[in-house]
Amino acid sequence: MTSPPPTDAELEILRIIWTRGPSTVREVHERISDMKTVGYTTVLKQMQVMHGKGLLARSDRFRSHVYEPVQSRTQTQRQLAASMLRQVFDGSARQLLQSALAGRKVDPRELKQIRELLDNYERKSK
Amino acid sequence: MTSPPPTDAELEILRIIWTRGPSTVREVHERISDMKTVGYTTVLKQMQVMHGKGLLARSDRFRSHVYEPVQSRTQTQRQLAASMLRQVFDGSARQLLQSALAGRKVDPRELKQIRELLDNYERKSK
DNA sequence: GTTGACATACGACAGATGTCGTAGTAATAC
DNA sequence: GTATTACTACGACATCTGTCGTATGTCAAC
Repeated sequence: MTSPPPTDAELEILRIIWTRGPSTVREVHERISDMKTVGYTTVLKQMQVMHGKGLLARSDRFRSHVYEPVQSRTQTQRQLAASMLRQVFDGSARQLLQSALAGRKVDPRELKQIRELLDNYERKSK
Repeated sequence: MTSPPPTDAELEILRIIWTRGPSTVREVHERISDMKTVGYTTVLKQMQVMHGKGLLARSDRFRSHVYEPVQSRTQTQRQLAASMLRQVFDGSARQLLQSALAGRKVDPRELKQIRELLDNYERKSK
């Protein structure tokens, strides 16, 4: 029932739609063009493929198709995090976090947020 | 200078070598065979490709080649965590952890370990 | 109603991935 | 030394990814 994991290029497109909301190919292409040079039809085709895979739904009620994710951003994030947890970190969330924090200066506010997250978990599991 | 990110099949092989230490193709194949059915030459070829990519080093001083990772497990973990953090979680370690913990019963001991990890970070950044 | 501008559909192609068969080479065991 | 076994090398193939060109459709404006 779940969609296949998105590829890297597909993630780039998803990220844009996550922040913009439902978007046309043109809109996505414009955003991507800010980053790198890529043909319009390349993005078009990618989004068509994503539609075929069940990653994107589309409405053709308008002149241009409007695409939006089938799964929520949160669902996709969980799916990818779970997969990486299993494949790379042997199920250890601590190791995953440690690797994510390694080698960058960490914002103290973010640490605080993480603590609050843990508080919630402990309260819930009480 | 860093190796390309390993594919899924390559990660499966890396995981085995991470736990076993330097290994021959046969040894890796045996481990994988516990999980699923796959030809010996498939694993052989995959490890040869990994060697070509710079993911595995090999010593042919013995009858059978012995393979070991070029990058340490920790390096690879950081590389992959950083990439996912950027591509999927917009740089937010909190969201990453939240997604990793979601939908599974969390061992209180693991929570404690994570807290200690945070303690270390706060002490260091004092 | 012809011309542009803008959309989609689709075929093609190079490179990577995962899978395996076959061929050849080296040690081992009679 | 010949047969068996255990390796490696390598070619082949289907599928997927990322990239694009070309064809075709449609709407608006003249």
